[in-house]
Amino acid sequence: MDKINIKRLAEELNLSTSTISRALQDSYQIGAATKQRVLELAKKLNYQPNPHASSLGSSRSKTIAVVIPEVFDSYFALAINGIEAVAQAQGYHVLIYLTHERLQLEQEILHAFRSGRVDGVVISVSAETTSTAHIQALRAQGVPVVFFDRAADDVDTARVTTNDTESAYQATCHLIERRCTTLLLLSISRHLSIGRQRIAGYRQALTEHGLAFRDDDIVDCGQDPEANRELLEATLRARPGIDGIISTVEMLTESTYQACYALHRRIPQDVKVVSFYNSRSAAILNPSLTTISQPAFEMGKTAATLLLKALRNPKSTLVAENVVLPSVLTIRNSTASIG
Amino acid sequence: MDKINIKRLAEELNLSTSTISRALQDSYQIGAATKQRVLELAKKLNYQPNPHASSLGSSRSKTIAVVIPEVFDSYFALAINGIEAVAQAQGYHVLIYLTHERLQLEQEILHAFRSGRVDGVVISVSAETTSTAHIQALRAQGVPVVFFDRAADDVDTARVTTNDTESAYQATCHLIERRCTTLLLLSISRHLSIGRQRIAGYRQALTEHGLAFRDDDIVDCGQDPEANRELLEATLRARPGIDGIISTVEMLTESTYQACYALHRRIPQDVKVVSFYNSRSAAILNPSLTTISQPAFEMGKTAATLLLKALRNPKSTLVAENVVLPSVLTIRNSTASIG
DNA sequence: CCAGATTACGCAAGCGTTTGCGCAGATATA
DNA sequence: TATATCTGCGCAAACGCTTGCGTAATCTGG
Repeated sequence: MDKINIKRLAEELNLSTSTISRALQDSYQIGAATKQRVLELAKKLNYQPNPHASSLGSSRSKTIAVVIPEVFDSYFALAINGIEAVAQAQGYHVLIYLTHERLQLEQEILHAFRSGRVDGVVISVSAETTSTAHIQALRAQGVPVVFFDRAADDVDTARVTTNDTESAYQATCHLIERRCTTLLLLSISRHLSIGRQRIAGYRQALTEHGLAFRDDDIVDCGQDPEANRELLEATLRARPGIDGIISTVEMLTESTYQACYALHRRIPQDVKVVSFYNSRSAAILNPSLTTISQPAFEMGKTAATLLLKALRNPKSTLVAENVVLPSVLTIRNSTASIG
Repeated sequence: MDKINIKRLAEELNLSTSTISRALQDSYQIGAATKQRVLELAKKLNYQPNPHASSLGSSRSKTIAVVIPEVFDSYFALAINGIEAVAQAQGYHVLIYLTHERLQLEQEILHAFRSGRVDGVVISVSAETTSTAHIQALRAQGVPVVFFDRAADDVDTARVTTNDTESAYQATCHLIERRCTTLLLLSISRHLSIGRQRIAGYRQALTEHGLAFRDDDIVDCGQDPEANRELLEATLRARPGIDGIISTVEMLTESTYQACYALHRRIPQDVKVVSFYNSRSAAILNPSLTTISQPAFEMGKTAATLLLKALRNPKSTLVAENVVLPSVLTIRNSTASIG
C-alpha cells in the first residue's frame, strides 16, 4: 500500500504525470477517453491530491481567511455560516482568525498572510483598528480583501455592510415616537465607520425631532460585560432622566438589562431599550427585546461570493463597490408604550 | 523587488539554503552568530516563509481542522474560541468545517483530510453520526482525532466531554425537588452518546425518586426552531400534566419558551424549565433560565491542547483518555418554587 | 600531541503538483 | 499533394522548503 500520488496513477496507466494532472483538472488538452480512465483509476485507488503540492505548484491555495474580532456575538457566528457555505460549495477552505478586538493581533495575522497561505481575506476589523497600513500592504501583495460589517473607510475595496445610519436613525425615531426624550447610545468604538454611522443616524434623528445631541449621551463601552454593567449602572444612577437606550452591539444587551434590573428601572416603563441583536433569543428576553437585526448570514455569503468571484478572475481588481443589505427593526416589548 | 525566499537570503549571506532553513527553525546545528545574521536579514527583508512549500517538504501543515455541526449554539462559538486560542499560541492555523448535522457532509469533509491538508482534527460529531468508519479511516491514515462534547463511543481516541449523565441527573433532581412530577426531556439525538447519557441521567433521577420513566416523555426534536415549537406545542397541549421540561440543547430553549407562551403555560408556575445553555443571556430571559452550562471554552482549549501535544510527539498514539470537565447548574427563576 | 568527539555548515535529493513548450499524428485547407 | 491547423500527450523545469548525510574545522581529554 504505497503512497498513491499522481506519479503512481501515471505509471499505472502508462501516461505522464502531466497528463494525469491535466486530466484531473478537466483540461481541454486531454481527450475524453483518457480523462475517463484517469478519473476511474483515481476513484478506484482513492486518490487524494496533495493540497500543499498543488498550492506550491499553482501558487493558489484554495483557501480564504476569515478575520473577525470575536465569535460570541450571534452576528459573527451567523456570518461565518454564510461564508463557509459559499466557500464549501466552491471547493474553498476557510481559516478562522480571531483578533479579540486588538489591532496588534490583526496586524500580525494579516502580515502572515503575505506568505500566500490564503488566496483572499474576508475581514471585519477590530474595534481598535484606526491605522490600515496592514490592510493596504496585504492588498499591495495582491491578496484581495473584502470587508463585511466593519469596514475601514480608507481602503477602497469591496465591502458588504448594512444600512447602519438608517437603522440607528429608525431605532432612534422609534424611541422618540414612544415618547423618550433622553437617549443614551452605547458604543464600542467611535472611530469604526460602523460606530460613527450609527452615531450619525442617532444624531440625525435627534436633531430632526428637535432634541439636543449631547456628547456624553454616548457611552463608550469595552469588552468586559461586568465592567460595562457597572459603567451603565453608574451612568443611569447619575442621570435619572434617561428614558431610552440604544445598544449598538448584541453583547451590550445583557449588561443593559442587568443594570436596569439592579437599579429597578423598569423596561419599558422607565427606560426603553432597543439593541442591534441577531439571536433568536430576542423574543424570549425579559422583556422581549426590540431589535435591529442585521442580515448576518446573507452578509457573510455576499462577502465570500464577492471574494471568490474576484479570485476566479486572476486579473480582476476588486472594485470599491459597497453592497448594502438592509437591517430590520423588529418592535417588541422593550419599547412598548405605556398605558 | 524580487520574490524573497530562502534562496535569496542564502545568496545575500553567502550561506546555503539549508543553513538558512535550519537557522529559521532555530536548529541546534547552527551557530548562534549565524542564526543572528539570518534572523536579522529575514526581518529586514520582511521574509515570509511559504507555508505550502514547508508543508510539502516537511509533510506537516501546522494546521488543524475543527469540524462542528453548527456555530449558532453559544457552545460551539465558545469552543472555537478555546481551540483558536491554543492553536494561535502554538503557531497553528484553524480550518473550520460545518457539517450542518449531516453525516454525509461529515464523511466527505473527513475523507478529504486524508490528503494531508491538516495535521489533526478536533471534532464534535453530527446528530446523524452513527457509523464511524470515516473517522476510523482517517485515524488509520495517521491523522489524530480528538472529540469534544459529542464523541463517538466506538472510536478509542482522546475525548473531552462534560459530565452529561450527572448534569442531567442533577437537573432532573432539581426539578423533582421543586415538586415536578411529569418531566419532558427534549433531545436532538438518541444515538449520540451525549444524548444517551443525558437521557440516562434523567432516567436515573426519575427512578431514584420513584417516578416512572416513559419513553414518550422524550421528545425528539429537529433542527428547525419553528417545527420544534410546533412539536412542543402539540406535546404540551396533548399532555396537560407536564410540569417540567429539560432541554438538552441551547437551541431548544427558544422553542420551549415560545410554546409555553403560546399555550399560556406560565413558567415556572405551570411548567418549570431547565436547559443546557451557555449564553450570558440566560439571566435576562423571561423568566431567567435555570441552566446547565458547560465549560465550553475550556473544553475547546483542552481538546486542542491534547491534539497539539500529540502532534508534537510524532510517534505518540492518542490514548483513549477521557477528560471530563464539569458543567454547572445555575438555578434561576425558570425553576423557582411557587409561593 | 593525537584519536575521537563535537560543532557548524553545505550538498543534493526529495516533497507532489503545475505548466510552458515541444512534437508527433490526424484532420482540414487550398 | 503540400501546407497549415488541430488534438492529445510527454518532457522537464519550476514552486520553496526540508532533511539525511557528509565533511571540514575546532575542541576535548589522556
